[in-house]
Amino acid sequence: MSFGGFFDNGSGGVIPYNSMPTGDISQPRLVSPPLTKSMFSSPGLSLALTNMEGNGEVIRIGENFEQNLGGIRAREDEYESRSGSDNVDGGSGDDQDTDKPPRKKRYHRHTPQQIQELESLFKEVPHPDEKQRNELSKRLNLESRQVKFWFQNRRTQMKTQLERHENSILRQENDKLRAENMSIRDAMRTPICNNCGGPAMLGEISLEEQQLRVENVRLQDELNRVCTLAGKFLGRPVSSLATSISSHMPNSGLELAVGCNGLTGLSTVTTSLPLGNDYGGVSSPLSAVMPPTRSASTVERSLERSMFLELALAAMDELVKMAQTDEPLWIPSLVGGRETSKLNLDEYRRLCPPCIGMKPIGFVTEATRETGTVIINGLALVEILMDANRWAEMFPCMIARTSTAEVISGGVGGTKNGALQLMHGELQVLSPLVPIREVNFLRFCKQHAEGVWAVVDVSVDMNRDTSNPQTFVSSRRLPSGCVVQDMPNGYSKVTWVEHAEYDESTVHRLYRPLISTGMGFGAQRWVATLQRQCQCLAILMATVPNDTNNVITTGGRRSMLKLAQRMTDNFCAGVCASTVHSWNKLCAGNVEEDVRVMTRKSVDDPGEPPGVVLSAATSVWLPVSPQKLFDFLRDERLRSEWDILSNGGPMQEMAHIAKGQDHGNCVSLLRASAMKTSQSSMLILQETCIDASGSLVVYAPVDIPAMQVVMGGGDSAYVALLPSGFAIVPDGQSLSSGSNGSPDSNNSNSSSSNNGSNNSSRRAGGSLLTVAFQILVNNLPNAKLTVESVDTVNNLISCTVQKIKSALHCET
DNA sequence: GGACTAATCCCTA
DNA sequence: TAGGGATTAGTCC
Repeated sequence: MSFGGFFDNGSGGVIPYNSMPTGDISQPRLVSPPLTKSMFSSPGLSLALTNMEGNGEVIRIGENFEQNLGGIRAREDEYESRSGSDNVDGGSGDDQDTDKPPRKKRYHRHTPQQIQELESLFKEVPHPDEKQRNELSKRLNLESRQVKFWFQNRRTQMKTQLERHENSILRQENDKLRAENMSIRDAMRTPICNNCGGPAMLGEISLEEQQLRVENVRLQDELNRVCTLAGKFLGRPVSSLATSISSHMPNSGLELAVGCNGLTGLSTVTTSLPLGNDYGGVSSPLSAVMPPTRSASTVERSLERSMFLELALAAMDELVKMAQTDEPLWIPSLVGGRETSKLNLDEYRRLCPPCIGMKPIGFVTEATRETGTVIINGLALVEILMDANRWAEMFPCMIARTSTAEVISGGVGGTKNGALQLMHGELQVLSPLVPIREVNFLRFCKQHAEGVWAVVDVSVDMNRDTSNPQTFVSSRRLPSGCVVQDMPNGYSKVTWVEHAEYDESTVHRLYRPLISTGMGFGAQRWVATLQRQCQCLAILMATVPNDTNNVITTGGRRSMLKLAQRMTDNFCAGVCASTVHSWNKLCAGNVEEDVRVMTRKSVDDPGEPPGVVLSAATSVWLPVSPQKLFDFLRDERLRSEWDILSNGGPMQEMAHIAKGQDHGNCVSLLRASAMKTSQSSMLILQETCIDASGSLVVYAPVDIPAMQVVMGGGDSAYVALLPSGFAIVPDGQSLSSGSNGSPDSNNSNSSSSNNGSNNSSRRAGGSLLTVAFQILVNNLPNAKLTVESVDTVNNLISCTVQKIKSALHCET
C-alpha cells in the first residue's frame, strides 16, 4: 500500500520513495501516465506504483527492471511528443551516457500562445467543464489532461496568491498588536499613581490598572489568535509572547478547520479558532476573506474572492499609474479655453495590461483626469467613498442609486486600508436623453503612504441579479477612482481618473459631445461636485447661522436643508427614471417627441402627496451660456417670466441658506408677491447649485404650516412635496474639438422637436437645458391616467420652454 | 536558493 | 471518478 510520497517497504515500515534501496527509483518520476501493468510481467520486488487512473494497483517488478524502464521512458517520450509543446529541451548531460537509453527531459513549458489562450479562458471560466477543456485541448494541440492540470495549477496559484496577501495583512496586524502589547506591559512594569504622579505602591491596584490588565489579557489572546493564523499561512509557527491558545478563548460561531500535513491520511487535526468580528470589539480584517470551512461552495467563493482581489490589485496599480503619469500617457490639450489632458490610447495599452478584457464592439472610450484641492482630509473622504449611502449623499446629482452587494474585506486595523467591496451603482446625467449607467463594480481602498490614499473602482461583468437577466449592459468602468493626498492646511489634493467604455448609440446626439468630453460622467464632474459638496459641508459645520434674515434656528436650518436634499434627490430620480421609484414610461401618441412622460403611484409615503404622479422631462439646446441661463432661472424677481406659480408677478425671498461661497449655491424659501387668497398657504422651496460641471435649479411648492414646523427644527419627513426644476450643462460643442457626435445632425425624426437642435444659428458656448416637472394628476393612487393629464403636463413643459426662450431672446 | 510551472500521487466528496 | 491538496522536478533569475 502507499501513502502520499511514501512507500510501504513490505515489512510494515514506511520509507520515502526517494530513499528506496533500489537505486534508480530515485530518478525523476518514471511513473508516467501511460504506465500499465503489462510492462511488469516478472515476479520479484513488490513495489507500489499507482497508474494515472489512480487504481493504486500493486505491480510486480522483475529483474529486468532497467529494461522495463526503457519501455517506460519510450512511452514517456511518446507522451511528451503528444503534448503539443515543441519547446522541449534537447536533453541533459545524462543523455550523453551511452549506457543508458537517450532520455528527454520531462520538463517543458507551454508556448506563450497556449498560455495566453488558457489564461483568457481562465478569466472567463476558472472552472471549465470537460467539454470546454476538450475543445481547448484540440485547439491548442494539448492533451486534455494537460489542460486539466493547467487549470488545476492555475487555481492553486490563485489561492496561494490570496493567502500570501492575507498573510501580509495578518503580519501587519500582528506587528501592531505586538507593539500595543509591549507598551501595555511596559506601562504595567512601571505603574504610576494617577493622583500624585509618583510610582504606585505595590498592592494598590487602581481601576485603570485593572482595566489595563483585562485589556492585556484580551490583547494576548488576540495576539495568539493572529499568530496561529499567521502560522497557518506561513506554514511554520509564528512565535508569540504567550503560549496558550485556547484557554481564554470565548466560543465563536466560526471555526477554521486546519488539516495537519505530513502523514496525510493517517491523521487530521482540527483546531477551532475564533474568527468572530464580535470578539472583544477587535475585528479581524480577514474574517470576511477566509473561508470558514472547506466545502466545495466555500472554495468556489474563495476562488471568486481571490479573483476579485487580483482584479482589485491590478486596478489599483493601473489607477496609480494613470494618476501619477503625465506625458506621454496623458497629452495636454486645451478644451473650451481650459487646460485638460487626453489619454494616449497607444501608450495606455503599452503601460497597462488589460484587466477586464477587450472593449465590446461598438463601445467608445471615455477617459478623463482632473486634479483639484478639496476641503476635506483623505481619511474622511475615504470613509465616505467606502460607505455606499454616504457616497450617494456626496454626489446626489450623479448617483441615482447605489448599494454594497458584498464586503469582501473590511480593511485593516480599523481603517479602510485594504477594504474591498462589491458594489452596484446607477450613474446619471440629468437628462431623459442620456440613459443611466448601471454598473457592478469592485471598490478597493488602499493607503499608499502616510496621508496618501487611493480608492479604485473596476467593473465586474458578472451579473449576480439573476432576477433580471434582461439587464442590458451599455457601459463598463475600467479602473477609475481617486488618489487623495493630505495637504497641511486641512485640504487634500484629489486626482480623479474616470475611465469608461460605453455604447454611444444609447446617448442622444445632443448630448454626445458633452459625454465624450467627460463633462457628463467624467473626472471633471466628480471633482467639481466633490469640491462644491465639501465646501457646503464646511460652511454648514460653521457655528454661525448664515441665513440672511436670521429667521431660522440652527435646527430649522438643518431640517430645511434635509428637506431640500430630499427634494433634489426626487427631482433627479424623476428626470433619469432611476429605479429609486418604479416609473412607468408612457408611449402615448399625444406625447411630444423628446418629452419623456412617466407615471407612478404614490402611496404610504408621507413625503409625497398620495395619488398618481406624472413626471415629464425634456432637454433642449439654447444658444445662451450656462451661467446666464442659471442666473436667469434662479432669480426670483424674473420668475414671472416663466413660472405659472408666480401669478404673473415677481417672487420674494423669505429665507436664504448659503451652501457655498458662490451665491448660486443655496437653499431658499420664496413667496409670490402677487399671491391670490386661494394660494396664500403656499410657498416655494428652492435649491440651486452650480459648479464647473453644471448647475441645477430645483423647486417645489410647500405648505406654509408645514414649512413653519420645519423652520422651527421639526421633522421634515412629513412635508409632502413634488419637485420640478432645471438642470443646465454646457452643450459640449465648445468643449470638444473633434467630437464625433454633433447636435446639428440630430435624429431625423425629431425635426419638429423643441430641442432646438435644428437651430442654424447655434454658436459655441450654448447650453443644454433639462426641464422636468412632477405633478399630482389624481389624488387616488389607483385612478387611471387620462389623456387630458398628459396633455396638461405636455403643454406645461412646452410653454415653459417657450417662455424661457422668449425671455432670453433665443427663439428660432 | 527561491519562484514559477508542469506534472504526479493520493485522498475525498 | 473528478477535483483538490501535497509534492516533485526542471528551469530561470
